[in-house]
Amino acid sequence: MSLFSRKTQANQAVLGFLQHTPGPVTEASLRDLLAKKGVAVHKITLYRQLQQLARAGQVEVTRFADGVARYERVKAHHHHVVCRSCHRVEDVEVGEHLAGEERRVAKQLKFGQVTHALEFYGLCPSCQ
Amino acid sequence: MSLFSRKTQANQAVLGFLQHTPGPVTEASLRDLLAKKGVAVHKITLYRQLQQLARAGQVEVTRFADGVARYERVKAHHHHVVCRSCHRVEDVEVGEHLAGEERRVAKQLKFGQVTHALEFYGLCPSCQ
DNA sequence: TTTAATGCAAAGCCTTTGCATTTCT
DNA sequence: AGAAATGCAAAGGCTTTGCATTAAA
Repeated sequence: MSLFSRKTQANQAVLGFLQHTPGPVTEASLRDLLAKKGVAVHKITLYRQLQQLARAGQVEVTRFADGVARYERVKAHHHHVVCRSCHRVEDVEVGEHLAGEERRVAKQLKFGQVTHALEFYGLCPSCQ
Repeated sequence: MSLFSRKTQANQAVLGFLQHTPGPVTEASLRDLLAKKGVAVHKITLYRQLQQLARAGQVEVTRFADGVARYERVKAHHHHVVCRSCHRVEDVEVGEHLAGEERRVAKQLKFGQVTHALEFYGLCPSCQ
């Protein structure tokens, strides 16, 4: 894999599309969504684009309990709510800041460069 | 799969062993650890035991960024620190309480039965 | 033209399933 | 005996890789 990206159809489409998704999406759903917009991207090409974007720091990869990778454009630190039933994922703004806890963890367990991930789980409106 | 568990060698060994692990373990490492103790459990048997224990609510399944399932006996609500390099996982006690945030999320996004998962990521002592 | 991106087939890894056999109760 | 647990082989789902081909720079 190379160090820079060419502005190919896939590359542009993926980044452009992730710009407008409200939360992390799987490769499958992203490809579906692109297809509906008339952009046919091959599954493997998509994986490679996402991988590359992730490596370039433009996209972040997360996994929830179902073990499927989800991709999201990098933005300000934030959190998610995941539906326990349909696995829908939404972004959520949380006022809490855990910087203090991070420092405590670092000090106490001698871990370096500590960051955190906070996820909420529940039942979305249509699943309850 | 049945509704209750028989006290087989595997069942006892798995639960007994998880009692003493300091954090969630993968199927592979658990099997390794068991083997070192002289308990040979078949890979598939182990998966089934863990699945059953999870269903029975005695074991909890989590996945971090690497997408591999990790199993841990159910205990009081707590959190983890995951090493970004070697993926070692340790339990961590956090003073914070996110109950208020859970309520806010529930109200704001109309999600029901909201819980949370908080993970810390960093570099463990041997990886920094 | 030089190097990256793509498509296809195939492989890899983790996890689950079907089925016959063994082992608890 | 009856029901659950086990072992093996095989399948499944998601993701990655090898290689020849196409397209961007």
